[in-house]
Amino acid sequence: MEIETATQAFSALSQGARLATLKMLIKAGPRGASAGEIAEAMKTPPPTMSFHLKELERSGLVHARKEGRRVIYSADYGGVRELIDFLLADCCGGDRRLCGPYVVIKESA
Amino acid sequence: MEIETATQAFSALSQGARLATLKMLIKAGPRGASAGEIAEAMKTPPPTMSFHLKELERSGLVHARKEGRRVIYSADYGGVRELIDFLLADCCGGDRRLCGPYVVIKESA
DNA sequence: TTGATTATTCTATAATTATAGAAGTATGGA
DNA sequence: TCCATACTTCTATAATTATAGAATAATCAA
Repeated sequence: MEIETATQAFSALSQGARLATLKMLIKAGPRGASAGEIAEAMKTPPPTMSFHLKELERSGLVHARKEGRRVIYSADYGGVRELIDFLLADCCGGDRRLCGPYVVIKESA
Repeated sequence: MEIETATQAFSALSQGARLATLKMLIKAGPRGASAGEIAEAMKTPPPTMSFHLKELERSGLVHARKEGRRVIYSADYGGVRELIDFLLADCCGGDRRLCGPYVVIKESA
């Protein structure tokens, strides 16, 4: 993962509403939630939430799909995992003081 | 980890110079590096670097100690690990789609 | 003590990000 | 075709963050 991609993702998570949104969407699973549901859950006006959702999407952490007249957002598991991988591998370089409690099982290619 | 602590840490990592600094300090190990060495390595003027280092320290990702007239910064392994834990546990809730490739070995209490 | 070194704080300015009302764009139903 | 719904984009403003020179503080060495 490029360092610029990583900073962009961290930037997306540096805001309470966005971090809470990602958490909510991970809990929601692949079914996701509509922009309106999210805005209501976050007690945030639609235009503000739309801004935040776009930020999360731009960072590759969530995915948007259109269903009728609503836009359904769901967590982008690949993107989130890439970020975790970046922290554990690229950034921390597999340092045992950091990765010690985690065992990385390489998936068969 | 409080959500506010997490957003603060993500904010610290949302800036290229700071993310690169943390990476450098993790590589450097417990010996760390002085503010001047870091500023030079990052090709950043001392006041700007000082600002960034303070930000990293405030977020609990690095630690500062004074040695003579220089200030030595080193990675705060505990802080970094807490952030990784937050992503894997608090945020992702141990979701297998995210944590799948990692096995968390609980340390004996 | 004087001067050089190392780093931080002060300050001002530039740049970016957040907020949310108003306006605009689909979509679906009566 | 109209109207309501569901969002997004436009726009303006507020708030925060980044940058770096100038000034200041602390340490060491001659």
